Amino acid sequence: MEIKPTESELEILQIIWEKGQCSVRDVHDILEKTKDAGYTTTLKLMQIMHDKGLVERDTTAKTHLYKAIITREQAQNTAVNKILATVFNGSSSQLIMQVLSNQQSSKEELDMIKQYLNQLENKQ
Amino acid sequence: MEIKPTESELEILQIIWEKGQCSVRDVHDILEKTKDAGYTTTLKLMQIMHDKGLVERDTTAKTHLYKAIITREQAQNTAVNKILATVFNGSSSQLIMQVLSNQQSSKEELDMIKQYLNQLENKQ
DNA sequence: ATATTTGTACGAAGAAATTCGTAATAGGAG
DNA sequence: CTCCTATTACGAATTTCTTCGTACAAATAT
Repeated sequence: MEIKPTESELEILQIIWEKGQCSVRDVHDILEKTKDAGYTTTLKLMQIMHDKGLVERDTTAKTHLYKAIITREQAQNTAVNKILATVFNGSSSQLIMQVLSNQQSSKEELDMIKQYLNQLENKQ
Repeated sequence: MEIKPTESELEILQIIWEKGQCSVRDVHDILEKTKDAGYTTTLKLMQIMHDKGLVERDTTAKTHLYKAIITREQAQNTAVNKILATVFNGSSSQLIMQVLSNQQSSKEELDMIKQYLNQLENKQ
């Protein structure tokens, strides 16, 4: 079974992950800040996401509440694998160095990563 | 100006980057190994990519030769930024750790990354 | 020189994703 | 109870991406 949220679906999932549980209104209010779309567009998208099994919803009250079914980790995994395959030729170290060179990370972040690397090496 | 190759366009770019310069036939022969699509489909895609300015071509000979205009680095950049925004909430260290945990990298790769990290820390 | 193969051009069908308008309904305010 | 607003449902238009068939031109083989 494939999990492949579209671009817009990911924007919405992002918000749902953040808040844990959302009405369409919640999502739309946040979405509107960065994007220009009507309320029913957001509604429709979330209904489609429900049909696809990306989210579940509680329809007890008039205002339905949506929760994510797929986890952020799953989506991250899919996304990483995709770009590894399509633009990084499968090389994860290249991907990592790209990220490091492009975003300037704080010393703390770099240390955290180094620590993680050491852990990995010890395991081997 | 936005550079945003589609999924199929990236598959083709991947091949062109690899070989430097390609005829439609070159690309299609490689594509065919992993994908099931007709020759004219590949042709059309490459023509569209030309219209979009993703590739340039030499039409001197009957068989046209295509070269990439956008670099692999640009595409990598765009791709990384996109997933940082859509699934990693902007956290590049999280992205890196995801990659590290999912692919098992060789000791050599890990060392290379560590070295790179040290370089970065020294620069700061 | 003619037939065959190999290539480009391009319109259009098909599929997937996005957007929106309209209708129906539920719940709250007066 | 009646009106107003917020919400869902849903069909349909639009847009973008993908796929392919057909026509025609160039090169090659017989």
